[in-house]
Amino acid sequence: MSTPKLTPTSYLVLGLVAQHGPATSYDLKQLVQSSIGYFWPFPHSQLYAEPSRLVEAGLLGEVQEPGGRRRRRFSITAAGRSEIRSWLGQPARQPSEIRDLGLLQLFFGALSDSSTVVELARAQRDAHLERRAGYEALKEDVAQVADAHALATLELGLRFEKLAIRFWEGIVSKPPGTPTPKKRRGRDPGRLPPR
Amino acid sequence: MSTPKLTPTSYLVLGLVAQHGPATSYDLKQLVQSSIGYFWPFPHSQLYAEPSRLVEAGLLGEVQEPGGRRRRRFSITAAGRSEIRSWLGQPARQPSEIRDLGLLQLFFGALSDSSTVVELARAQRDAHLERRAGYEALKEDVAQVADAHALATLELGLRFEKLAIRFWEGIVSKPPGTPTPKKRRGRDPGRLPPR
DNA sequence: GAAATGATAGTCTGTTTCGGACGGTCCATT
DNA sequence: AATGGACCGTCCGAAACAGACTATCATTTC
Repeated sequence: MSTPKLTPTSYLVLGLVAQHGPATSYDLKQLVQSSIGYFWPFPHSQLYAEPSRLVEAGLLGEVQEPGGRRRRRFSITAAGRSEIRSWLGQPARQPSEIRDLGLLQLFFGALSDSSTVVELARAQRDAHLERRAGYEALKEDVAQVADAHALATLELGLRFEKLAIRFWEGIVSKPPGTPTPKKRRGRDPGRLPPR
Repeated sequence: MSTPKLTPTSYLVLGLVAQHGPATSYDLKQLVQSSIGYFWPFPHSQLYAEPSRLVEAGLLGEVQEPGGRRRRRFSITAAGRSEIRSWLGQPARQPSEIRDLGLLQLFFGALSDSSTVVELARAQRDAHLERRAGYEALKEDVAQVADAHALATLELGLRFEKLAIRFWEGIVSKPPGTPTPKKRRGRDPGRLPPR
């Protein structure tokens, strides 16, 4: 029962089982894939490994079916429910992480030329457009079914995509390093941008 | 010279060395901490381990000082420069990841009561307010020094923080599960919200 | 009703990542 | 030259990770 520090994955599993009711690892995998997994990917191998640890810790119960696939179905225990509620009562301190390869590429934009950066920006913009469309479809689909909190997280995702689209669009139209077009009254006598 | 698949960390190191000039792992650590590391934390142990691999692959050169701390100073090779430029020319496909514990907690909001969710939202809002302030200070500080691309990434971070602040503020004022106050023309004769 | 097929479900393993403990080195002060 | 604190680097156990692999089940085909 001495709980050996729980990870985000632990709380994910605990929470899903608490919320959804008894579930197999495969169920968890499905649940994750269609919700939080959009922002924060949890590899399925973890969703098979983690419940074992939680059973060990007394936070989940386990019933294995005797034949066939020998599925293990996990359910929350009183200790488990108490653990997750306690966690929910202590707002996380860690700052958000945004892991975005495109952003990393932009960061090094000075190493390539401005046309490459524009190409990157277009590609990113398009990718985020697609993603936004996906989220919007999802939102329509599940608006009736999913619970309000899941919808709220989706809403953040959606807003992020919109932000990203605007951001990259901005890069397309004015790549970093381009001189800021100050509002000017007079005429600029044909000075070309450097580089 | 057969390049064994490079990771984001590889490109980070490659890019930093290419951009900044010859650098020790400690330098890299500092550079990361004051820029991209705000969104995407790279543990310092990686910044010591990764350059060795890149030297192995012929993408970095290495000069170790003989005495004292025996610092190893890494510099980009022609192959390294070519590698990173080629990477920059191929816009990343992977979608952004947003890893946010607060968001995970919100996702499970249904497991606690609405006052706990509001508490969470306030805490998150405040955390993001702090972060925004930090970014804004940073922006002022380095606007002259840093290159335009680094500034652009900072700008995205800043916009994200603003988004997050608005989002969590919204949760505070209307926690998920609260009935939507539809815009209505007529007068509602004193019906109280359910719950 | 056996075989083939494809979707479903779970296990396993070799790497890599991660966080942080630990131990040196250097510098300023006394 | 001793002390203390900042600077710098290595190391290690634990966890995360990707993905190959195996097994089960449902459906179609002959």
